[in-house]
Amino acid sequence: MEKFDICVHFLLAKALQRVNQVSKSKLASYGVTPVQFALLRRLWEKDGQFGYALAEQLLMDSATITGIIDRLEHNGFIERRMDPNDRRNKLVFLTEKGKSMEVSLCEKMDEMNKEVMSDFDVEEIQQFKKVLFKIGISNTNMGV
Amino acid sequence: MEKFDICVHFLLAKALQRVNQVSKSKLASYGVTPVQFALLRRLWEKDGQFGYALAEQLLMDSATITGIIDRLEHNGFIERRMDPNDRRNKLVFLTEKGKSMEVSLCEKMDEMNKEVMSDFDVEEIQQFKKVLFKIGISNTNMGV
DNA sequence: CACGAATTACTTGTATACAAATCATCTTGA
DNA sequence: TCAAGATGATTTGTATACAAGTAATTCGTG
Repeated sequence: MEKFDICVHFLLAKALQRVNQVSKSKLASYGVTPVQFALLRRLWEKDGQFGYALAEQLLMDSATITGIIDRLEHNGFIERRMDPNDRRNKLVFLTEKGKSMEVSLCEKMDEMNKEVMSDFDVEEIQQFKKVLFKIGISNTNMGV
Repeated sequence: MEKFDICVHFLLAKALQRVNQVSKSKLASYGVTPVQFALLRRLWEKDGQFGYALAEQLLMDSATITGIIDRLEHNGFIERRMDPNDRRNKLVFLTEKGKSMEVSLCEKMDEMNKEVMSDFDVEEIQQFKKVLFKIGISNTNMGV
C-alpha cells in the first residue's frame, strides 16, 4: 500500500476534481457551475456587493471574477449596476431569478457534501479541514 | 473560530491553488508548469508511453493530455512518434533536454513539498493523504 | 486646483479541464 | 471479406484561473 506516497499535489487535484464533478452534476440542470454557485452564495448572504469585494471573499483574481459575473449576468441570475458614488465601481445584485434559487441550489450542494464526505466522521472531517485551511489560507497574505 | 465551517469544496480549491502557486514559482525558470511536470515524471519512470496510458495514470481527459503534450513538444522536452504497430497510437518519448531535467525539477518539487507541508508531522500528513485519496481516487471508477 | 498615484473593472494571452464531435485506424462478426 | 463498431488522438466550444496591461475614475499632495 504505497498509495499514500502519492504526491500531495496530485491527491489534492484529484480530490478537487471529484468534488467538482459531483457538484457539477448536481447543479447542471439549473444552469449554474460550482464556482458560480460560490459567488451566488455570497450574494445570498449580502446582496449588492462590489466586484472587488467578491474577489476578495472568493480569493480570486479580478479577471476571473469578471468572467464569472459575465456568465451569471448573461443567464439572468444577477445584474450589474453602477455605483453612483464612485463610477469606477460596479455593484452586483441578484435578480428575482437569482434570489429564488437559493433553497434548491443549497439543497443540492448539501447532497453533494453528504455524498463526498459520508465515509468520514466529524472528527476526521474537522482535522482534514484544519490541514486544508492551514495549507491554503492561513499561510497566505490573503484574508481569512 | 467558525473557520472550519467553510465548505470543503472551497477549502480544497484554495489548498490546491496555494500548492499550484508555490509549484509554479519553483518551476517557472525551467519553462515547465506543474501539470507538465506531472506528465514528465511519468516519462522519467517509463519512457515511450501512449497518450491514453498517460491520460489514465494522470486521471485526465485525452483532450487535456493532447494540449499538455503539444506544449511540452513545442518546448522541446518530448517528442511524438507513430506506433508502427497501430497507427492510431502515438508514443511519447523524452528528448535529451527532457531527460536532463529530471534531477533539477524533482529537487524543486521537493522544496515545494517541504514548504507547503512543513507545519505537519508524519502522522498528520498520512491521515490527510488518506482522506484525499478516499475522496478523489478510491471512490471512482478510475484506476488506482 | 492640478497632476501623479492609486484603484476598479476590464481586456488579452496562456494554460488547464472536460464534453462532444470528428478523423483515421483497427477489430470483429456475419 | 466487408460493414459495423470500437479505439486513440485531435478539434471545437465553454469555463475557470491568473499575469500583465489598459481605460476610467478618484484621491492625495503640493
